[in-house]
Amino acid sequence: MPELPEVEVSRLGIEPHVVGQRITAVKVHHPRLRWPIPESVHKLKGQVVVAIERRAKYLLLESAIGTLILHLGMSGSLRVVPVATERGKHDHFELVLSSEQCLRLNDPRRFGAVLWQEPDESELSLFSNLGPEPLTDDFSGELLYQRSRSRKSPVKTFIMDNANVVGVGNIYATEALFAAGVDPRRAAGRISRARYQLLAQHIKRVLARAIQQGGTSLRDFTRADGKPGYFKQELLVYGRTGQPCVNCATELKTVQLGQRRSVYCPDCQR
DNA sequence: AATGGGGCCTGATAGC
DNA sequence: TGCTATCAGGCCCCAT
Repeated sequence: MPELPEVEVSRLGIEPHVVGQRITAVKVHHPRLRWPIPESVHKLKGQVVVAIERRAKYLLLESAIGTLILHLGMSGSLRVVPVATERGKHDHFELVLSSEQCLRLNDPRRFGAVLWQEPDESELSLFSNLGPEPLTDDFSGELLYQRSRSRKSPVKTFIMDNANVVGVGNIYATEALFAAGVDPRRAAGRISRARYQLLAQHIKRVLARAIQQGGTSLRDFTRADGKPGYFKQELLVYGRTGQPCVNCATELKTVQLGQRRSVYCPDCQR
């Protein structure tokens, strides 16, 4: 589910309910996510959440004594609900707040993660190889151009690699490549500077627009209040194999790149 | 160093 | 209706 926009929408959704609250209980219902949930997360009990940040697709709940790290994997979502609310089938982790509400992590496939970082701990290895945030000035077409020289993998695989730019998953990579008119199969190293500038621009635009629309809800994703995001209605190619291109009416095709399927217009994307 | 594939999981859907 | 196969938004790790 969650690519950068969905994670950011989650952050914005839970922030007003969680920041400033004291954690009155930490409940681990199913400790086996992508990695086992460490015992150290219980340190949060009694602490106040001072901020919620996002780095790539990780959410960082900061307290005076350390940071709780959340990742939503493929199927995770966060809800803020009254403590009395009955637990859902895949609610694996929760923080009970002094407001009598609680923050619950639901994740059917359990590809997500809950981790802990001490304040003085050196950066987690998870974060050490992350590229720039796409919505900041650290990310640019020039950077993509520089990093891609002599790379043979397809440009779609290249922009989905977190070392080059974070947060761009299958949906938004597919959409941005279409918007920029770039064939997803092309070797990353054989694309011009000008086209990377266009591509970077569209990556930024698509992500920002998706955040504005509350993210893309395919199956699992809902916002903190349980409502779906509306960006799905603006997807121009993702999930539309066999349908006509919105620009030229050519039939959209699918190709497998890496382990991911990619929809593209054979006419508009070159 | 770069690249490709496997694996972690459950659930929805398609096809028989 | 019920079975099986296929696919799904992420990302680490290993072999080549």
